[in-house]
Amino acid sequence: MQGEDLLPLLRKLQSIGDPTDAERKAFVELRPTIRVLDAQEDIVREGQQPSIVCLILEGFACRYATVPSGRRQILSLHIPGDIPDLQSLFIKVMDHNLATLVPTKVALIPHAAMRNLIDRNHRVAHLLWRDSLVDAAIFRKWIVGIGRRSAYARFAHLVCEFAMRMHAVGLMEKDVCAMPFTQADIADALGLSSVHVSRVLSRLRKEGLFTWSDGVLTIRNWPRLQKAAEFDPSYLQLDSVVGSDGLGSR
Amino acid sequence: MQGEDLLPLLRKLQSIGDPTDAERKAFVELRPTIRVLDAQEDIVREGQQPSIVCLILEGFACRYATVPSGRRQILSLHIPGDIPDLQSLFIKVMDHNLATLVPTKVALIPHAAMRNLIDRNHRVAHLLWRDSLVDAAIFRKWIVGIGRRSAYARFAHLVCEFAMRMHAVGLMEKDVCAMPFTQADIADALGLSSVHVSRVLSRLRKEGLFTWSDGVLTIRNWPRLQKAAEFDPSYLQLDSVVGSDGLGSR
DNA sequence: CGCAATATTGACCATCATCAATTGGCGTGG
DNA sequence: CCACGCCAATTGATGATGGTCAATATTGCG
Repeated sequence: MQGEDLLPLLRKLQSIGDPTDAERKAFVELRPTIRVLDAQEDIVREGQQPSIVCLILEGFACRYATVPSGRRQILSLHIPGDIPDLQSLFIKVMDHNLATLVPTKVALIPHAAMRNLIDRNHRVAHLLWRDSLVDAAIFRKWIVGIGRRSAYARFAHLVCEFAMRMHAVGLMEKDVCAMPFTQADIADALGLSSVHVSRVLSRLRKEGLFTWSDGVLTIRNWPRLQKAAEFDPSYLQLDSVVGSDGLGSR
Repeated sequence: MQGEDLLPLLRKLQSIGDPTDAERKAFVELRPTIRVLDAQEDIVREGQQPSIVCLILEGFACRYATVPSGRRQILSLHIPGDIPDLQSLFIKVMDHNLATLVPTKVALIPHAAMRNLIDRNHRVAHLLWRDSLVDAAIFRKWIVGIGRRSAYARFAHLVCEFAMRMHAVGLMEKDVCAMPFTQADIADALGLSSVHVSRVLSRLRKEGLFTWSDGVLTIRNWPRLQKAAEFDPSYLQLDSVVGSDGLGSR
């Protein structure tokens, strides 16, 4: 694993807690297997009992489930620095799927190595526990959005959340970042149809809140977008990374 | 705290992991403050920074959030044995509210005592971490339900989940348990209007899947209910408690 | 007995889903 | 180089699910 691969993870750890150099080093020394996966590739499937966890280095993944009618619900979007299946350390059987959305570079870390790390170092354990609690906080916001917000606000909220998280791991330049998903992906994340996503998107575009084409997201009017989304970023627990420059300061 | 107060918690610990007697005892010895709260009383509010966690001994609580339009979304229902705000140990500012639904007896445990317990005893820490991961698994199922299931299946799913959890902590007798909520509560949990809940309920009743009146839930036809709900209980991680008698065996 | 909260029912309407046709971009192979 | 096919996105037409409003039980409770 190259040093630069870990930048997002290290930035994320920084945002979660305040790791010491030794703790940072412990992650670097996990010496995982590096893999580059295709787009739309399942990493772990519902019902499986993985013996590794997956750290995203480059690219994007999602967790999703399908219902008997065949419809898909995306549960979360994952960006570099995330460990989307950390829960598999304590919950043996997967209750959902993890898949790439685009070609993605991952680090595969054996459960044994993670357990070792956790058992040795309480602070790291608490850092990871805290990470899984932020993960749960994001789930809660999605429930609120899908349950009680209009398609319009829901979409805007997803964009705000995504942009903030990308910013936190250093993957946002000014108001621009990668967001290489299809409208069908977004639809499955928001509990909508792809047709409706297209319509709502055209409205958001018309109103100049953001643009999104060719997989590139550009925030055009952060204050108005945030307002449309009813977005309050505090649940992401990113205080330590949102400094005087980025999105948070507007 | 009387011995019998802790029965649901102990049963729940049993379901989460496999605590030793010493670990059980550690919980009993936390010596928390006992309080009996009214119905509809907020225990912690969004934005607050609690210094205690709340263990439910008797009664029911929920976590909820409201959106600017005034609509409420219930994020989770909590039954005896649950510690709904365990996350406040690691995430200082509440991103949602915790409230009772009926008169409820709680044990309030200082963060310091919990931290102490966690730091002393890794296995207990892992038990609680695991509990928070099951909590997240429940959130995921709710996202799938609200996003991709019909009102009918969603309601049925909630009933299945509730019944299984009540069963796991010993609060179900045969096919009967308390479920003292209003239809408006259920509506806010399912992301529906209370009017629609009333309609869907009458259909479920007509079809003989379950009855629910005067706060008492009676499962009438578990196999058909489970099918209508598209319910697979594995995500609740209750294997160890669902023996040859209860719901799981039908 | 009467009030308040909850539940039910009907009428109407909005949001969003579904179906279908069309467009545009892009890679591939003739 | 262009034709073809594929996929994503767009747009229109229609319809279903579920929301809102309002009137009417029903229940519990002081």
